[in-house]
Amino acid sequence: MKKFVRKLIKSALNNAKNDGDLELSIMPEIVVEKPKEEKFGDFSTSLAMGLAKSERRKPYEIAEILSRHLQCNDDNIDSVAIAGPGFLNITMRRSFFLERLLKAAEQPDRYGSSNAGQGKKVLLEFVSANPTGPLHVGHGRGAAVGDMLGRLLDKAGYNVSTEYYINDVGNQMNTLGRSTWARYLELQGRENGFPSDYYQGDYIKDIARDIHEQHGSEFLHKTEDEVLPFFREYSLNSILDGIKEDLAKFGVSFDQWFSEKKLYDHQLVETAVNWLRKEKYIYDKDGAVWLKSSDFNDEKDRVLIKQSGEKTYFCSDIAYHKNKIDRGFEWIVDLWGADHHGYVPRMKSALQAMGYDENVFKVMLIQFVSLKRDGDKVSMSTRSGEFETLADVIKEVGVDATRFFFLMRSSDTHLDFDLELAKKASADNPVFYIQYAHARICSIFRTATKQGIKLRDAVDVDLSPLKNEEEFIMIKKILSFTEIIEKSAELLEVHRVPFYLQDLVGTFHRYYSRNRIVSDDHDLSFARLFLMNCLRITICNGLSVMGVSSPERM
RNA sequence: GCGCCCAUAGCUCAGCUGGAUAGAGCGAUGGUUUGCGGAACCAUAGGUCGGAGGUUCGAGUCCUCUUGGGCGCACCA
Repeated sequence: MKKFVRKLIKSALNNAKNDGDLELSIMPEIVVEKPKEEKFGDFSTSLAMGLAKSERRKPYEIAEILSRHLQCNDDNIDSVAIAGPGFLNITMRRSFFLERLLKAAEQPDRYGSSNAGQGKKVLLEFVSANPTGPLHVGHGRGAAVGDMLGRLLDKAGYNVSTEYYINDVGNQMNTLGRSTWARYLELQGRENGFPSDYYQGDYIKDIARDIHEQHGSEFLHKTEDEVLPFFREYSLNSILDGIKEDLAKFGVSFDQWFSEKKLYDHQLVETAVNWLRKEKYIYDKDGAVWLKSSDFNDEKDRVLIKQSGEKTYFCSDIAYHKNKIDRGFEWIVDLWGADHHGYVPRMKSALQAMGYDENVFKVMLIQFVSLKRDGDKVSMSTRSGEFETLADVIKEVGVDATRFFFLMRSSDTHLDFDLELAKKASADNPVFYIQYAHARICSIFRTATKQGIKLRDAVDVDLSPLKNEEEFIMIKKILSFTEIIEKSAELLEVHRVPFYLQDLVGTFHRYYSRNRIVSDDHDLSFARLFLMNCLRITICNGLSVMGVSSPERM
């Protein structure tokens, strides 16, 4: 819609230029907004104020010129008014909106979709939790946000691929194997004291029990070195299966699961290091190998290969991100926990060293979640074993409410997740407010069907009986859905959609309480039913991009 | 010490990248149905946008300083 209005203004500008009314040595960027108040019209622009300086004229005069050119420009425009210091307020004819509403229902599933992203290849990496323990609530937020971004980018016309990076290499894997081994020995009656730097959680005991059941005392008389590979692999696979299961329950799936170990197996880490060395971004010092990241944006140089000869996590991560670009992705988006923010400049400088434009790489930092139960905060740490798992929270409050709560807040602010509130099936829980609207509309359709009034197709329906001001407020909101999706995708801001839906649904509930949809006036009923169907489609598609269901009954 | 994020109504948060009189939900108070779902609707109260400067036609939004909170500053991952 705004795109259409932008075009109108642009041609008005061109006409003004051709007629010599305005100089316009440089064409300004045209910003179209929706005025705060309905009485100001349907669209507005502050263009005249912006032009005042370069044209050396009063904003009001410029607004008058533009207004004149706009009005004779297009018959979709009803009127143009000048307000305040030079706002241009444009009111469209009602037919403008009704025509667009008819199109909205043509392909219900596709409503809200667009090609704004122009098929740009995006790689979205998220969760990527270390496979050393089950997912906790913090990972859940990343999962919900990442999954929604994937759906959002897809709907907005990007070519998006989602990926989970498995850190299945390094010391942590050995610690994991040793932890399980120690628990296994305990089951065999050999209590040697469980080291405090091992993984403490009960899930380690569960894995040890599985091994014990399957293999009995087979490993009892072997040395740790002998059994470690087995315990490591077994624990890793077991935990990874659990993570996949939790994510599946949460409605989150990935296009690829990318193993760090495979990077090493395919010599990709070596290749990346050699390349950097050849380009002289690497030097040796104190028996270690360093990247000159301080030549770029990092505050200091970083170690790639330790004195021990082991490669750092950073080292393989460079190879991983190089690989992402090599796979042809034009936009690489990583979702990281906010505690990793110090790592961002490091990664960026590595990519710059490799000659990539820093804008291809975008890190979204997801702030922490504090879980509140009865007013008390629940702490979370995998190592200590004290945490609330994602699986537990889903079980307690359900997938829909959990996802909604994670998505309704801007990702860069801390989130207080109130378990008691999320569980409530009542008015103070926004997810039910929206779902209730959907169920209510479905109920209207059931009533209509009983009375023999069927929903008509766009070609058969006459929308002219829609005259109510409230109806047009709702129609305009429905029609702005695509723009919300596009904006939300472009800025990677998921919370815009739930806010939009709450607002949309609010106008519906208000409208519903004052107006009858199905009545003796059949023409009006057909028109209103059509509107209700467009509304239902919008709610349903909005919820679906969040991964939240749209129940027909509640 | 250095860096990143946050601060808006009693609470939880929006605020369309600088626009018009700063908005929702919850909570509080008072109301609404002999008709499609009362999980709804309506009304009232509640604010020096943490503070101080600056940029300009115009600042919650941008810049500088400052206060308070969260998180980072590894040859860990």
